[in-house]
Amino acid sequence: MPRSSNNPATKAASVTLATVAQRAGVSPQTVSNALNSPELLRPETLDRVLRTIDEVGYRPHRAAQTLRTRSSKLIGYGIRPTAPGASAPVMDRFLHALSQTADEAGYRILLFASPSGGAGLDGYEELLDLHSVDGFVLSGTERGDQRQAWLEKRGVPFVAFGRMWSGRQIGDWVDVDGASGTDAAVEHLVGLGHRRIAFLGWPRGSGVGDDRAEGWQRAMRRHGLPVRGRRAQSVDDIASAQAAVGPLLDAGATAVITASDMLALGCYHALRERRAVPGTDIAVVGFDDNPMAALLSPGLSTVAQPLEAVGRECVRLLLARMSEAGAPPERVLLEPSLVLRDSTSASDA
Amino acid sequence: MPRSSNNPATKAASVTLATVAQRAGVSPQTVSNALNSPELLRPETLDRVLRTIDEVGYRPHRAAQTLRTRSSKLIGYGIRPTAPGASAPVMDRFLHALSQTADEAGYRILLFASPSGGAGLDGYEELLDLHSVDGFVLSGTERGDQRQAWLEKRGVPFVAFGRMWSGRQIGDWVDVDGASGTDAAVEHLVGLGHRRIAFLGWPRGSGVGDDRAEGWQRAMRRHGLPVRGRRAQSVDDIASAQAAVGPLLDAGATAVITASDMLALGCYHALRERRAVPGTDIAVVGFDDNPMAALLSPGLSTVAQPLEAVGRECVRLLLARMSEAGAPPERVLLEPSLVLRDSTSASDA
DNA sequence: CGAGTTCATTGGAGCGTTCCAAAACCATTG
DNA sequence: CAATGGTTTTGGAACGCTCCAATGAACTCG
Repeated sequence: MPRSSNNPATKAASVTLATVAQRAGVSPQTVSNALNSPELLRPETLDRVLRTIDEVGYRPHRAAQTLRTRSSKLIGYGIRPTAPGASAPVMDRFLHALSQTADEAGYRILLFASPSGGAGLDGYEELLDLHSVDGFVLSGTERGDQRQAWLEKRGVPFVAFGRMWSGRQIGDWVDVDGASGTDAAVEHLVGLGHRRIAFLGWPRGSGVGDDRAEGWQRAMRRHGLPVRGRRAQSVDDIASAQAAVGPLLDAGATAVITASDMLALGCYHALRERRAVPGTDIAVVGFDDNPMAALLSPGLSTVAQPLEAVGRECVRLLLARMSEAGAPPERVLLEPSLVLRDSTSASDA
Repeated sequence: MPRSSNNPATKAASVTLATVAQRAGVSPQTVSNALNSPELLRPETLDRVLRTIDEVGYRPHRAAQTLRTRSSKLIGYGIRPTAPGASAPVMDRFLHALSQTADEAGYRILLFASPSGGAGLDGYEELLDLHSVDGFVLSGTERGDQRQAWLEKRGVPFVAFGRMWSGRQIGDWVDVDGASGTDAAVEHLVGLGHRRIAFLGWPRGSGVGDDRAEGWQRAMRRHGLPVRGRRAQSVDDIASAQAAVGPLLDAGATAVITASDMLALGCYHALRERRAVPGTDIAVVGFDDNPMAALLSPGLSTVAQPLEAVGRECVRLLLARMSEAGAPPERVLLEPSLVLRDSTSASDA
């Protein structure tokens, strides 16, 4: 039976429960039940009511529902100015995935502008009071992030994209296992015969960056490969990466794994500068699968985050938390995937 | 006088108008007036009520306001998967600016996932019915976009980031004058002494791409410079751009203006391939100011869109439209700015 | 000094929904 | 056939706010 009609027929000023009720010859309450507790109605009545709903194109008015039930079916998300190191394409895809999954579960994402600094808790409070959002999704968690503790204290459901990098673990989160990504990159390179595999990371101290370094290190150790002199760091900037990777190349590295595609691009430049070809002479692996990575030549092999899955899991955990506040926290660590392109292919030329 | 308190004092279960009214010794209606029509109150009363509001940390409940006033103070925005050609960083910054300006005007952005295809009008209808959004912001307008006509027909206020590229002009829009950007790029290059200035664009037919080409062409004509044989096209992909720019270089171009930073990156590769240095040997100008542009070496000169201003104007036009539905449509074309980096500096080495 | 006028404040209703408790219906049964 | 118990339906109130019309207070003027 068709539940959503395409010809909203008369669709006059406003179709309310009462409209439907009258037309179907039942009470407004019954119409409400037809939608919220269909098992209460006699099948025959249910059918008639649903048909009428369809005919007149009735849609429940969310504001009224919110007022009555104290639940807005809204999820708050504080959008921050793109932080250095956090790539816009990643956030963009995440937000789309999040919005999509939320939609499918009958929820919507309500944006608010959040200052870049960790602070800006006011925004969260305001959304809570004014719009009675049912929960929040955080992203870009940092060391010393105060948001989780603040939300927990108020008993507000939330889920973070990004684990807690410091202090006591609070609440649910979904994250991508960066260490596993760089580990896999090492594995792949070792399989190709590389032994002198270097890592170009961000300055120590950022949770995300250290995690990615960690995977490289453990995989190297596992294979009995030395890491000393094979690691360098740079801010997320091409020129600076280009400079930082120099010593690694001088030390004879045959492959470089980086903490971001930007850093990888810096390696490309350094290689070109030395008349070397990425992929053919030196293998390079980036991180994040920036759209640019596919477009480079040779294409940049990189570690891709499963952002659709992250979005999906965020919604799933949040819904679970909202339905059972006391449940033990759930933490999901998703596997990134290694996208292989020409920057890691042993040239056959 | 402090209007927003930081210590919400008792902030019990829920603070309503009635709570405040009782505590201030006035009627609920008076409290409402204090916020919505303060000029109706005696200054003395107003003061007392506002103070009480502050003390108890009262915040009006939006759902109740929405229900009563039929205005949600919500602006809908259909977020699409990043389209090819449209850069994620651009959309990201735009969305942030939009959200911020909306916040300041007391509005919020409500996201919904919209399919990439032009269709997906259902999403708009649903947001309208369910959440009674007050208006929409569109972005990524294309040739033959149906959204504007659809919204106009229903009398729903909207504003588009992106002009109408085909058909009758409908509604308000804000856009960036791409032609003016490439025109300015030509001007700058001519000032540096360049005469053989080429353009690498996208395949004809996309509104945005053709617009950017147009500016180059008209500036060239204005300076009496030939355009024949100085134009090539490529999809937004580095390798393909690299190939497409070849003939232009062969034909002796000393500078290349491109429709996007990706295409410019393709030029960089082509130049490296020929042992030429961007900036020193051949000038390159990109478009969009992708974060990557600043990080390249040499830094890529590029045309930057004033996204904060776009966001601000979108909100301004939308608010105007909402307050006066019948006003003549307003269309704002903003000037992009040329960001100069080393890819256009006559080398002094 | 009472009637008219303006200004400030209030009471009641209603927005569309769901909660709660009570009512109607229907078939069994003692 | 009245009483019982279960299923299905209903009426009224309430969520928090703002609209509207009406009241009360203060002030002006013949």
